[in-house]
Amino acid sequence: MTMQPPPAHETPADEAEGRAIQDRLRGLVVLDEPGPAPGTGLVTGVDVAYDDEKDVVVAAAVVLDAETLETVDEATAVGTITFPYVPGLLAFREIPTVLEALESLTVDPGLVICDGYGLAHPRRFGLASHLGVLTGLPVIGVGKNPFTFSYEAPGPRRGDFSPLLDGDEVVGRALRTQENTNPIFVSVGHRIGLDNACAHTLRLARRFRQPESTRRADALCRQTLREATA
DNA sequence: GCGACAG
DNA sequence: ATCTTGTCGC
Repeated sequence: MTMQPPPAHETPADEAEGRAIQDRLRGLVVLDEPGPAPGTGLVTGVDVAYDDEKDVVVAAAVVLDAETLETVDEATAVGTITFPYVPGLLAFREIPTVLEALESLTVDPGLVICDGYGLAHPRRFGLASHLGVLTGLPVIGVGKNPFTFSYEAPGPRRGDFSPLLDGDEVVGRALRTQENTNPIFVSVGHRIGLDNACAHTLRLARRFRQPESTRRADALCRQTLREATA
């Protein structure tokens, strides 16, 4: 068996090229691995903050022990905005700086959890899938709203879930992480199954709606943006 | 043609 | 995403 080196990131010249790149890379997504067992190893939250006025983008990666949820490493990267926000093309805006942050870590990231979606995407190749293909790491996507997809409200208890649907096709899950709180939306990115992706997400969201990994990465990139922009 | 649209 | 601290309410 031959392992192909991961493709390098390319910034498209326009939206049409961006969609073409996604259609091409989509074939490299691996969906038949169960992924790391929940509660073991390391999990890395990734998030990005912007200052559109100054064209600055900051990415943060925070590594947690999956069992204790203690932070074991963190890194940030400051870059320049190279692509506008276009629904469906979010990855091109975030990935260059996110890759830099991940490469600055001193440990293997393990399972990566990012804002946004993986399979739940108009071309089935959202940020989480894209990041997975470029790094070779298992990645899951966790979003705060259903994007263009539909769902029925999951049951009221923590851990209840319902399918996230594009027509008849299941592209992810609406997962309730806290009672009396809106669900979050989990989809598979690369090298992990949906059951495991939800199990990891639930463990990481013991106390709040969003996974602890995302909350820490969010706080870190925001703080770094304030400092970089001041 | 119009509106909706992850972050 | 971002403007933005404490505050109202379940």
